[in-house]
Amino acid sequence: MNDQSEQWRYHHGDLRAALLDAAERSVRAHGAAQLSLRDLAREVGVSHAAPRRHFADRQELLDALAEAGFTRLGESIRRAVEQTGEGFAARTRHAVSAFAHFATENPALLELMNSTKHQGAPSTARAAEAAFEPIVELIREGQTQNVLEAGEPEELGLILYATVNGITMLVSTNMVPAERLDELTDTAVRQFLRGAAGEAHSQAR
Amino acid sequence: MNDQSEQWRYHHGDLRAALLDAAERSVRAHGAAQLSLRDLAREVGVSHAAPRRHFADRQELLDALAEAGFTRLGESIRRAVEQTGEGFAARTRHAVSAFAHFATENPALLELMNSTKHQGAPSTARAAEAAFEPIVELIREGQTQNVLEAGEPEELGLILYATVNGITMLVSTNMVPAERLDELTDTAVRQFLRGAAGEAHSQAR
DNA sequence: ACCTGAACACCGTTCAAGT
DNA sequence: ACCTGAACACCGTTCAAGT
Repeated sequence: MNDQSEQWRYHHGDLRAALLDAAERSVRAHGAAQLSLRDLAREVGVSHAAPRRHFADRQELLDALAEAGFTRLGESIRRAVEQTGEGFAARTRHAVSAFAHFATENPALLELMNSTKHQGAPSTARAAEAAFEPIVELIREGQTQNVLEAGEPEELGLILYATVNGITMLVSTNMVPAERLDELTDTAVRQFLRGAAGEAHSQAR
Repeated sequence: MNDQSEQWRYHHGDLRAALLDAAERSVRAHGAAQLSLRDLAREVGVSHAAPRRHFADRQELLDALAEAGFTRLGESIRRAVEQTGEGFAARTRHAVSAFAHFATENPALLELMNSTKHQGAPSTARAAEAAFEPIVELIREGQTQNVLEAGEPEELGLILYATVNGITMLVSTNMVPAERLDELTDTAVRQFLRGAAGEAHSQAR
């Protein structure tokens, strides 16, 4: 009993966090499809029925994992925007780069986040919205500076988000080698800024 | 024995096709994660070990399904391009629309096609390449007409492909309502054509 | 060549019972 | 409140055996 104390302290009162931690490693290593609740329980040192107290079923755990993923993604994007002060184009490039590298460094997690299944999980949907927020704010900034055309900032934000997400998928599915990630996102951002340019800039050409 | 003859005729010598057919319906209805080989065997009227003759394991069947999906997607895009003769912008809009609607009408299939797992399946990768071909040809056409800037057509094609794929994912994950699909792809195409415009057009503005 | 039936080692989920 | 252990109804995969 004494030599198990470390394991006990780890999940005592925090089995939920311990399970999420083990689940994240499992998803990273083998993908969400291979994740086994019984495996996680074993790894954490608890009976196979214990997770039930914290997650009603397998999907609920996957939803929680996706939610955490969106939260981290949003933080990563927000950090990138805040730490860049050299003008709108550079801020956009850094935000996109943060997104793209987070996605390609966590391909299985992003597959889970992009999965159809967590449609019904409201907290996951909220986390996804929150991750998207810094991008909308960035677009708004570009519109204020008249670098981007006027209009609904959400629309432009969605297109930028979709483009970057799509590019990372090309890499994660091996349709494109990882070495081309930066080249593709740079071209995409450059064209986005041109295609959505405000009057002042598109006339200055 | 006689009243089973229809079922027999259906898969006799073509169990593979019968399984793929049932699998496609199952994926469409419940997603690839829920697909069960034993279920398919039951539905087709064969023992649970019979599929083994045609698919080494579950993943091989999913790979074949993804491959068929890419083939149909490519055909759909190619048809859209060929049936439109009213200039490059319209051809691009139609190709993108065909892609977007195929994707949102078959969300579970696209999730499978975008899955990390079929990385190792060469025939699936070839089918994905083939589906991408009509888009590259379209870009080449735009460059020839100097509507698009010169350069590697594959690069522009990948960005367009990624953007549309990403937009359909926003819809399939319910981040955006399906009613906004056309609005988003139209805006995306318009901005793509502006952002990747050749000299002749960008100066004419 | 193609399929069957039993067997193996797993699953997720449920639930009475323990502390 | 939180966890256990047995039980249930499934899986995918393997393999000897049948035709």
